[in-house]
Amino acid sequence: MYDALKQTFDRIVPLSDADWAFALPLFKYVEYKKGELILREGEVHQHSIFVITGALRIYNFNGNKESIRNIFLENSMFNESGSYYLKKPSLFNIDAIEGTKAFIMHRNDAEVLFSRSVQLATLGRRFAEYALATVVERNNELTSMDGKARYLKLLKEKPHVFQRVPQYMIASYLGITPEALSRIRKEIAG
Amino acid sequence: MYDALKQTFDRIVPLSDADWAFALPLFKYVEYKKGELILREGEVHQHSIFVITGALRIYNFNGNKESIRNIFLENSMFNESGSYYLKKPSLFNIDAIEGTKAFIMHRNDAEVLFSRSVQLATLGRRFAEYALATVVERNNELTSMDGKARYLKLLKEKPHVFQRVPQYMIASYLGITPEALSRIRKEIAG
DNA sequence: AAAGTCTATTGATCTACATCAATGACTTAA
DNA sequence: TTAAGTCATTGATGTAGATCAATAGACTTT
Repeated sequence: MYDALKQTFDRIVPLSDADWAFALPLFKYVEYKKGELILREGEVHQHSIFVITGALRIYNFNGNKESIRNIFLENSMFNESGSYYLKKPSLFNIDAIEGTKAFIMHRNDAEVLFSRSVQLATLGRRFAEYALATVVERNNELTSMDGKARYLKLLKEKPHVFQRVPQYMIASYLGITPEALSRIRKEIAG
Repeated sequence: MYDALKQTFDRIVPLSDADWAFALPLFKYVEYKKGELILREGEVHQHSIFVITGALRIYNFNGNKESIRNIFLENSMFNESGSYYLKKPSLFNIDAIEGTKAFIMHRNDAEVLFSRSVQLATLGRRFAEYALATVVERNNELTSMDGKARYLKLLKEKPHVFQRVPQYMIASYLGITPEALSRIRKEIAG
């Protein structure tokens, strides 16, 4: 049950058996139904989420339109950083695109965990560093590439997403409307 | 000489005298002339930079136009995250908007430092977490607010930047052209 | 003070993409 | 089998902001 979690973590920082024995009980196994709301805008996000199987998304509303900031499939770990780390009200909602199995860890437990050893502290640091690098890159894409280029990049780098997620959500993730994405696809196809 | 650095760090995680004694020699004092290039696109960024006084910017080119991603004034610590943490070629340039005094620390020294104690590891983690939260918020601004709203937010939250940085750089930071910013200002002024 | 270089402003035009509206294909419910 | 949703597509139109071009003030350099 913990295999995927262990593999993902060990790829970042190998942990001792003692550290693992300490860490595992701090995770709570949860299941989310398709469409289930996990975090509501305005709440403080208290848990990091590790997706075992399924798909979650984080999004907010521009006016009455959903704007999807990110999509997380299996073996990814995330939280609403601004809220989770700074204890501020969340700017985003999180819900389940598919039925999802996950481990979650409360922020307080994570702090205890990351204070236990240098290895564990480094694990926590690596997570934040990796997430930071990822967000900066995505930021750069959104500001320096047009819709078509962003679509092609996603198609190249994460083609599997297209099998799992409806097109209007992909459009939203790309920062364009479903109509615009449809036209981009038409243009490329022929 | 180390006062500003110590104060900034202690605000995040208080360190023991022993940890400070270990940390301080790892910083190197440097000065940058106005306009001096500190990191060139394509290089791997090897140092975190703590700005003592002055102003640095990180930017890249869209076509032949500079696009400023961030501006760092005194008492801020940063690096080109994607390059520094993942050892990839930098997508950005860094240079000095003003004559600048700074401490820099090589990535390898930072790794040694953050492996020395749980306190120091936590300091490293907090830096990444804080930077992450900041980048996500900025990302949200750039995608959910229009130019005028972004201008007003900057004016409200960092008015001092307007005393230090020319308007065309602020426009670039806001993700719009100098012409567009000029029109926004005219509209607001009445 | 003259000359050259930046910077901000203003006007005219252009464009990627949004918005609004209609249609057809698929899916689910009764 | 029909009815009611979803979802992707296509067309017509609107708009924030880009681009191009010109001007004028402010700073340097000599």
